[in-house]
Amino acid sequence: MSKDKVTSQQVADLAGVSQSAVSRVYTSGASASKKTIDKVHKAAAELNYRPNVLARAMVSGKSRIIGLVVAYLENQFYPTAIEKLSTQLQEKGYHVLIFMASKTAGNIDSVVEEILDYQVDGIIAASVALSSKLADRCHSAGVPVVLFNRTQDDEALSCVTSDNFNGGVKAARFLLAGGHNKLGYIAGWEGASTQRNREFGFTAALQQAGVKLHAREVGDFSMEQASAATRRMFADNPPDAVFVANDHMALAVMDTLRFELGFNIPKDVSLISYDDVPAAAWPAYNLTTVRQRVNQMVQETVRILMEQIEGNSLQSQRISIGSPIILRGTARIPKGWQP
Amino acid sequence: MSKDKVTSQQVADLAGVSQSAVSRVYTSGASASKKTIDKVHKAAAELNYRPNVLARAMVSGKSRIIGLVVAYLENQFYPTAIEKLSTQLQEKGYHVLIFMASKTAGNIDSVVEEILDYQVDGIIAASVALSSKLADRCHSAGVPVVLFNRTQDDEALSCVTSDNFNGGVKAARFLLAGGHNKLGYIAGWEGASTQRNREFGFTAALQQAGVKLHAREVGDFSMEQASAATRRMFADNPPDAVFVANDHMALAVMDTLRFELGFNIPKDVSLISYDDVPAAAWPAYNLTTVRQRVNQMVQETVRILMEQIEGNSLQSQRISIGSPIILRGTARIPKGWQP
DNA sequence: ATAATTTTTGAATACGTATGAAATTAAGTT
DNA sequence: AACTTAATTTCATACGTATTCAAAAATTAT
Repeated sequence: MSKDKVTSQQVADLAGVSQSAVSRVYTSGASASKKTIDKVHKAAAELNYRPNVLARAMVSGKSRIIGLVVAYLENQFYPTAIEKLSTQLQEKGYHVLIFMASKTAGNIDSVVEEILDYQVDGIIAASVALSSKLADRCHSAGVPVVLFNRTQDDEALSCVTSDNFNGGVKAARFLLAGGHNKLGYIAGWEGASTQRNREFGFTAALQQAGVKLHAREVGDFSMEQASAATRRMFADNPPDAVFVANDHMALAVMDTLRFELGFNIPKDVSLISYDDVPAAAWPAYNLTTVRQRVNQMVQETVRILMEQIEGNSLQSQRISIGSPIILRGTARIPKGWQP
Repeated sequence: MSKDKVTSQQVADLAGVSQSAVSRVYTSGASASKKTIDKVHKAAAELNYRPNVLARAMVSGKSRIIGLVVAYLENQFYPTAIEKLSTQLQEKGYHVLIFMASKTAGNIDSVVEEILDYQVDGIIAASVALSSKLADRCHSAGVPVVLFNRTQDDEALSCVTSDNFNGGVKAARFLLAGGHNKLGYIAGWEGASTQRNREFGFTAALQQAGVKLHAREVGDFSMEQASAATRRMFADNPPDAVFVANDHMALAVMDTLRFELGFNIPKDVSLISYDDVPAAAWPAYNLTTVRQRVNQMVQETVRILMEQIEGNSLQSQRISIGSPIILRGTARIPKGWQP
């Protein structure tokens, strides 16, 4: 435990210049002569010097840290997103400080407070909602917030989602065009805007077609609950097609239908869901689903954050990204279907 | 963009005490009278004051940040581990700064340098190797490093793994006891210690039993490569049982065998792999596998870090955790099998 | 060659907190 | 009441860097 801690002062001494000269060499947009730059680089290399990000953050007010709140990583959608978010932010010189939030809402507030303690330059809230008190707090602290895969009424908060309403509409039209008429819906956690909007879209399209929803159960975005929901839904007068609010649940629904209840998919029942996580493409599932374009969602999220951080404007933006149906094997494909 | 930035000085002014008094109230193990504590708390609440972690880190030398390097999150094992790591560290007042490392080795060095720039209190390297230069650097900076799910010759580095060698042994004995005699092995990335030790254990047990390895292919811990490896292995004179170096690949192996090559598992071929990721338990796979006890691995990792950070000793520890076989449906179960 | 201008440099200061030493207050003893 | 001891508080300083301002050096213009 030797605690090196090479400082700019030590480099300055060795290079025979002032501490501020060293600082200038490592600060973009500062002036320094070629000669001092060389001297400093040489001394720095010799001492293994690297600027202390925290000290830099203190004086500049910019930590280059982005706080990321996320509730659970079991659903493959989130690890995928985190990987991409982290990579893209890294390319821009930022890093991600992770905060796991339990489902309980009260917890989230304290988590966000902790995030602010770290003087983060921005916050990404993935699949969690912020209390308006906390949103205000972030706003008054000048810390931009982007909701990822969630929306909220608060107009001050930016958010990036797929077009969940239209995705729901597409799912409904697709199943209807396939000749199904006993349509079921397995809902996610009803507090989630994504869940609500997918359902709104789905039911709106049914209504427009004059078809009544045949069955509805709640799966709460969990595999266990989704299995239970499936058992209830298929116990009696089962639907001939089901829209499941996300892939994560749909995997459990499929397993329950096939291995527990003995249904054949898609012969007995068609299935479509939402997200297009990697597992949806695995042959064992081969799940027909509405894709969330993660890459684009991440890109927009990072763009908004950068604009707000570097542009110093907290003007909120609400982005909704189109979500195409990915045709696979769990739902009957309507004749001559053109997406 | 109003930039609040409430400081301890402002709280002190409002409460009618000195800045150091405020600091003492928020520093555990410091003395303050009940009266001042109350005054400070009241003023702090009024101003929404919270201590600046970065400033605190500057002077105390402790950032309460743990750097986590991870290469890919596609393999479910890692998100699971990250979630648990993050949660446990959070409970101890630490937070995780994530660094995604590309597969290229050179990249990892620069990533670790970046981590050190943030004055982290410790580093967890999940599934990546450190150059000895960087390991030295961390050591001389007094920053403890724990390798998670990897080992390395460098005795100065702590590491936490499952007992991969014995896991490989168990897998071999299990398949042999099942009456198989044409055993195949699908390897992971050959640079990984986990891969090597699992294979060593497997082949050692075969040798002991006087059985020759029937086939071997490399899947590099990737699903695509594992599928390709499967095709090669089963093109001609296929094995009757296969040990796959991890679950992530095994899922692809199963899909390829079943849906592309038309094999029945476990009738035509038995399969066992390693990790016990959530997907292994999904009915569609129901994969027989050697479990890595993630909870214990995480617990040990956190324990080692805390001991080294708080105890100020960089004495390295090498932990290996027993890994039991989880009996499921992809491998013939030997009669009267007792693990 | 001198003046005017630009570029580079160093000294000093600020960021927000923790902490050792000194000063003050409170409590306990005789 | 006078003195000793303990507890609390404040002052001053340090952490490692960026940045302003004025001074110095280098460059260009006249």
